[in-house]
Amino acid sequence: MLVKTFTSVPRSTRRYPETAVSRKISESTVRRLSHYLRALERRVGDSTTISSQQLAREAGTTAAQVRKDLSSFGSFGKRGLGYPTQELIDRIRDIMGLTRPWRVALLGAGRIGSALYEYGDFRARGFDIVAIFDADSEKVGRVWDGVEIRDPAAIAEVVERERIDLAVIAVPAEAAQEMVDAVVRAGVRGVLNFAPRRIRVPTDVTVQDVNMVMELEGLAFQLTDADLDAPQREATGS
Amino acid sequence: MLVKTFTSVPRSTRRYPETAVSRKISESTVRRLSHYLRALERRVGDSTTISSQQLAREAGTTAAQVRKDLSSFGSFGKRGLGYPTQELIDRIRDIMGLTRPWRVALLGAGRIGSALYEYGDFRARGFDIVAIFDADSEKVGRVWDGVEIRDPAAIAEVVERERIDLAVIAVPAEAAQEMVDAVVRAGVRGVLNFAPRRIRVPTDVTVQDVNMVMELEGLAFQLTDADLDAPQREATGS
DNA sequence: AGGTGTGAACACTTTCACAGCA
DNA sequence: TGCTGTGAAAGTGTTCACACCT
Repeated sequence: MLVKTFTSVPRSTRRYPETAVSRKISESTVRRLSHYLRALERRVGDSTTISSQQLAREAGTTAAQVRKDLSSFGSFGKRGLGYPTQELIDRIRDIMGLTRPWRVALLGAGRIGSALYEYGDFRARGFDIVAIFDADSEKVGRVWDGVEIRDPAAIAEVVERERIDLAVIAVPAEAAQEMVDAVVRAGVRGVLNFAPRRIRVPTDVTVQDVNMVMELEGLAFQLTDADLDAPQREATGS
Repeated sequence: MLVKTFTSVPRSTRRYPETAVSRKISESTVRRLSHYLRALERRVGDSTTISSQQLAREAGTTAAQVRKDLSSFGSFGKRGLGYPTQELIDRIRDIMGLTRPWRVALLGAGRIGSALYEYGDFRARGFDIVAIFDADSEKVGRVWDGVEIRDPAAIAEVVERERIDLAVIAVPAEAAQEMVDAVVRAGVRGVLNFAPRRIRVPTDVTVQDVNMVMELEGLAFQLTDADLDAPQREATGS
């Protein structure tokens, strides 16, 4: 059992009272775990172990950081050798809850929605879009690759029947809050929000925002008045 | 003139030697500035001033945070009243470099690329996609809304001619590094990367990653073993 | 009152450096 | 020797609390 603590802006916090392994995994660690996982998967087979040094290079961080991150959920690296690759993969998948597929509902079958739906990587990584909703009656009833687009009025029923875990919000900003309210009422506790609006949810629901304009603005800021020097840097965000 | 300091993972850092107002603006502050800007724009006209309290509520943070953020670039709020709305908008736009349009090249005219291109919000917010590249010879030569899809071989020439500031990478992971190398060689110093790969760039180039699978994995992590309690929370990420 | 600006306290996160195991 | 695991130090970001203006 693990403690999951997210910090910064308005982020989540959890406490696990009395449990065997009680530790903290910060949000930044979780993001890095995703990177580690992808780096490890790319090199599985190449070698049976991997050192913090190598993993750091492939994931874009430092060796000390890798060790700290991995030690936060109990250590099993072998001194002098490194970490057993496959075991590490399994362990990370386990920690992150990626050992079972997640059932996802897509809200909004417009440009972003359809791009997301066609973007095969979700499925490949265990996130199955098994329901689609759109308020446009022109679209309702169409079938995308076996999944019928439904009217948002059916959210309660479909979310329950399809045992939806997560919702992806790809509707216009004005409709986002309303759609989130509906899926949350229906029991969804994780939301990936593409609408450029902060969304309010009860404390037991997690919202993850993806805001592409904000990322571009971050770049604009960086490049503005960017004179002279510029020390270490490699990749930002993600 | 402002100091721009980005921390955490591998992030950028800048120093401005001798300037009038020499301060630091952290990455988290910049992200919040984007939120403030949107919140302010939504309510311009409603009222000539806005308090840190109100702005915090609309942007999803705390009043103290808002005051700290705004004070980091010189203060001009009026005690007892709040901040002058329009002036604050102008000031933030100025700080972030949003007073002029940014010229963007899109690399990859596939699913994600086309969704991004059609996604009007970029243009509306001052990011104009004025060049498109794709390695698929089937696509090269087609014209999207006035912009011709070019072969990546033309990157050097087009980036210079079109005075491209930023590149959006929407190609498959394997091709990402190569495309980034090409635009960086051509002079681009800001990259928004949608490919699920860490990209290496020289220290004077900024990369911002958008990785949707990673966001979903963050949700999966949050929801796994999410028992019992769950204190304050509202929105995550972004 | 109402609300800003800000040092000081607090809370994290990252980096260092080194003991200790294979 | 090589590399992990981890306290301790350094560095950042957030929250508090209050002086001070209008």
